[in-house]
Amino acid sequence: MRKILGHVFFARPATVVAPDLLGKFLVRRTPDGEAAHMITEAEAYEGHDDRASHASRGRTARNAVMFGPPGRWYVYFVYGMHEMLNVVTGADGCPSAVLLRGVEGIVGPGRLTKRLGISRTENTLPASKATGLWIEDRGVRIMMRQIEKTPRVGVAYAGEEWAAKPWRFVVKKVIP
DNA sequence: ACGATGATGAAC
DNA sequence: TTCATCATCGTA
Repeated sequence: MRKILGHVFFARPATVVAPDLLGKFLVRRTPDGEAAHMITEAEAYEGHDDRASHASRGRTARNAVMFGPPGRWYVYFVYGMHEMLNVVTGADGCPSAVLLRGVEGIVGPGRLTKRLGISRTENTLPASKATGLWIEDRGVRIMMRQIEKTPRVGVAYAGEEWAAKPWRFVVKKVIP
């Protein structure tokens, strides 16, 4: 079972898409070949009300893709050295996105993009096979009870209410 | 605990 | 045009 995720999957609220992305595979194709990585950690950033979201301060050159159709990549540069990979979610015009924070064997959003060779070059491109970066359902099912929900990382500036939202989703470690 | 390192956005 | 800040990471 191998299905490339498209518009229908991403055209839902970020808080719904984020946990649903756990167990899906981020697939990267480069001249060196193709590699699939199971997503293990994701964070939701909702529309303009979410003070932790880049979209909360309105549309700018950087976040413009968030205001467009779902299923496109939003890649931005932060702290002078890290590229962050997000996928745009929700209806066209409703700015929201999911930050991919980790895959199997790679923990941390900055490490993820570095290891897969992802940069702002991918910003605004659709998540599809044609762009060399897409997401597949390969039949792995993650139960709700396997998902840990925590507040998002590094968003204290957003204020108590928004910083506390349990919108970070992580696949729990399986105890052997 | 802290410095790296540069784009971003808001203030001036 | 300046300046504080930043959805982080590696080294200590």
